[in-house]
Amino acid sequence: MSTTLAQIASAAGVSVATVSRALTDSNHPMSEETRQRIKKLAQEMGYMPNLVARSLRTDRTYTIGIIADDILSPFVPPIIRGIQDYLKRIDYLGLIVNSDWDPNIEKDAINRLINRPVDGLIFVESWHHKPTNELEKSKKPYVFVHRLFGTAINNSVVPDDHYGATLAVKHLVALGHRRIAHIKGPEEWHSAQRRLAGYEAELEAQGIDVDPALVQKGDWEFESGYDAARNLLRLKKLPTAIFAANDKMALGAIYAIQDAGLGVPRDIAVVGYDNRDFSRISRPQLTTVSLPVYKMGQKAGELLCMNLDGQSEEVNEVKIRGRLYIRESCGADESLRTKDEYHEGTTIRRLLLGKQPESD
Amino acid sequence: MSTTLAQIASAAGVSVATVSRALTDSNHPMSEETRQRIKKLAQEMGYMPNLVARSLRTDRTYTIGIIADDILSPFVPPIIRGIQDYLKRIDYLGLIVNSDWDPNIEKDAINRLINRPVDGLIFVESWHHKPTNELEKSKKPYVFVHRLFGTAINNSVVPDDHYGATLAVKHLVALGHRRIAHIKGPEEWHSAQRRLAGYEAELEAQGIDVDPALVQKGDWEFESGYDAARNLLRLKKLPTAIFAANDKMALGAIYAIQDAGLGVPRDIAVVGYDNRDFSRISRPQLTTVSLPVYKMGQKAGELLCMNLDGQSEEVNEVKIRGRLYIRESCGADESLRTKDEYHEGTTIRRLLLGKQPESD
DNA sequence: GTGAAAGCGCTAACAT
DNA sequence: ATGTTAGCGCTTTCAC
Repeated sequence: MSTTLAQIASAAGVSVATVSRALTDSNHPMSEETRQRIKKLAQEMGYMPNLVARSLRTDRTYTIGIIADDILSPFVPPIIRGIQDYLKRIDYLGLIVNSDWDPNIEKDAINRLINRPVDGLIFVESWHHKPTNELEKSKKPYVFVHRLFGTAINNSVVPDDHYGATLAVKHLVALGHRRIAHIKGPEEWHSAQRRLAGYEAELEAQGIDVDPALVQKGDWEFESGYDAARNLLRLKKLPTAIFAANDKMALGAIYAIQDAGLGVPRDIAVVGYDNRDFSRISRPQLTTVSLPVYKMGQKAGELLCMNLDGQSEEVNEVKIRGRLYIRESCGADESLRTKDEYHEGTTIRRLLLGKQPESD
Repeated sequence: MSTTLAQIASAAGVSVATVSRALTDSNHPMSEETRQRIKKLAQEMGYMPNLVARSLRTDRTYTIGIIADDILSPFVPPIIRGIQDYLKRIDYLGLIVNSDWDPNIEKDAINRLINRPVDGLIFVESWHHKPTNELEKSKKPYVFVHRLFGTAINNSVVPDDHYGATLAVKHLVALGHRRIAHIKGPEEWHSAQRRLAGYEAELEAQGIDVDPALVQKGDWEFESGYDAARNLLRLKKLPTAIFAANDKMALGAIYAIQDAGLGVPRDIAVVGYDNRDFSRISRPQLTTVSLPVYKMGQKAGELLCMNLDGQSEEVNEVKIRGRLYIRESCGADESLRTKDEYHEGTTIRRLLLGKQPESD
C-alpha cells in the first residue's frame, strides 16, 4: 500500500537503518550526500512514516488527551483552543473526550487513553482534584485547568477571580460609586468565593464599608440575577451600582432594573464577569471582567509540555488574570471603551492580518 | 512497566496466543475454563492492552480525525459533540484539529492524520469540496458536514435551509402577516441562497407576491441587520414582519425597530434563523429556526461509520431539517411557545434524568 | 559512515 | 483446544 522504509532502502541500495537515520535527521554521523539522496528518493516515492509503528518503538504518540465534562459548556471550547494552539508548536495533537460529569465515563476515558494513545492528559473544568490510581501508576503527566471546586492544588491552572473582582469594583469606584451591591454565586464554587472576597477586599481598600444588605445570593443563572436585583430595588436606599458575579446574572439584573422603569447605566450601573459572547450584543452592552479562558488553556498546554519528556515536576497552582472590558453598562466615557478584536470569525481576520491575538 | 500478554502467558502457563484469544473474545474455539482463568488473572495483574501495538498489527486505531477551521466558530462545538456522541457507540475517539481556514495547515493535518493515527476523517464547515490527493490515495473514508460553499456533493451532511425558511414564513403567515420582508445573507453562501429560495417559494405557495423592495441585503453580521431594517423602515408601506436569514441580523433588526420607536412584535414581527444561544436571552426572545448542528454531527458520524470497515459507499448529500423555536419576537400566543430543554449544562440534567435529548 | 539484527506488544495464519 | 511462528514498520544498539 503505502511506502515503507524497507522499500526506500532497497530502492536506494542501502539498509533500513540508514534510511531511518537520514529521514529522522538523527545525529548519528552519516555522509551528507547519502542523506540528501535518500531524502530526495523518499520524497519522490511519497514516503510518509507510519506513526503507529514509530510510537510502538519510541513509546511516544505526540498526542495528548483532553477530558472535559462537555465540550458544549461555554468556556470549554476556548480553553481547548488555547491548549491546542500551544501544543501545536511542539506538533502535538489533542484527543478530546466528554465525560458528561460522570465519574465512570471519565474513568473509562482515562484508562483508554492511558494505554498508549496519549503522552499526557489535561482535565478541563474537572470537579475533582485527583485522577484515578491507574493514571497515577501510568506515570503520565497531567494538568487541571479551570477546576471548579475545592482548594488549590498543584499542576492546575485557574483564573485569578479575586483580582478580577477587584478590577470590577475599582472601575465602579472610579466612576464615583460608593453604594455598590454584589450578586454572588453559589458558595461551593471556587469562583463565587473568590469573586466575593475580591469585592469585599477592594471595597475595604477603598475605605468603603461592606454592607451585608447589598450582597445578594444568586445561582449563576439569569433568573437569579433578575430576582436578586429586584430585592436590591426594594431597599430603602438603593445601590448605585451592581457587580454581578457572572454575566448571566448581570443581564438578569439589567432586565430587572429596566422593568422597574429605571435605566442602565443612567440610574444604576452594572458590571458582569466572564465576558461571555452576549455581553457584546446586549443592550446596554455589558461591561465585564474576562475569564481568561484562552490563556488558561495555553498555560495548561505549557505546563503539560514541561512534564512531557522529563520527570514530572510539580508546579504550584497557576492563576491567570483576566481584564476589564469596558462597554456601556457602567456609563464610562466612550473614550475608555475597550476596543474589541475578538469576534466570531476573528481567527480568519487575525490570520489575514498576520496579527497575534490580544484577547484572553 | 505495565503488564504485557507475555507476562500473563508465563504466569498462566500458556502461550501468548491463548491469552490474546481469551482476552479479545476471539471466536477461535477454546475451553471456557482457561478463558475465564486467564481473564481473571489478567484482571488481577492489572492488564491493559497496548493499543498502539494492537493498531500496528490490525491497522485500526479506533480514532477518527475531525478537521474544523476553528473550534471557536459558533456551530462547530455542537457539530463535534454530535459526531462524538455517535462515534462513542462504536468506541471511537476523535482527534480534533483547527485548520484556521488555511489550506496548508489543513493539508498538513490531513497528511499527519492519514499516516495511521486515524481510520477516517470528518471535515467540519469546510469550504472546499475535495480533500487532497493524499487522502484520496489513502483510501480512508471521509465525510463533510456543514460545507459552506458550492453545490451538493456526496458524503456530506448539510442543513435543509430551504425547508427551514419555509417554516419561518409559514409561521408568520399563520399569524396573519402578508407583507413579509427578508434580510438575506451574502450570495456566495449556500445557506443564504437556500433560505432566500425557501422564503420566496413559501410566499408563492401562500399566494403572496414576492416584492423585491422587501428583500434587503445583509452580510450575516449584526450591523447589517440593523441597517437593512432601517432601510425597510423607510418604505412608504412598512412590512409587518421580517424574516432575517440569521439570528445576528435578526437582533440587529430588532434594535433598529426599537430605536425607531416601534415595538417587536407589537408593530413588526421578527424571525431569525440558527437558534443561537442569545436568541433565548434577548429581549424580546427571538423566534427562530434551528440549524440542527447536533443532529448534523451525529449524521456525519453515522455516514463515516458506515464506511469505516467496508468498501466506501458513496452516499448522496444528506439534508437535515431544523425546526421552529417559537418564542416572543413574532407575538405568537404563549401556549404555542416551544419548551426549551437545551440550556447550558443540559447535558448534566439530561444524564441525571436519564433522558434522551430532543433538541437539535 | 554503514549494516545487521533485535525487539516494541500484539494478532493471526498455520501447525499440531 | 492450544502452541509456534511470522511479522506489522519502525528505531537503536552493537558491530564492523
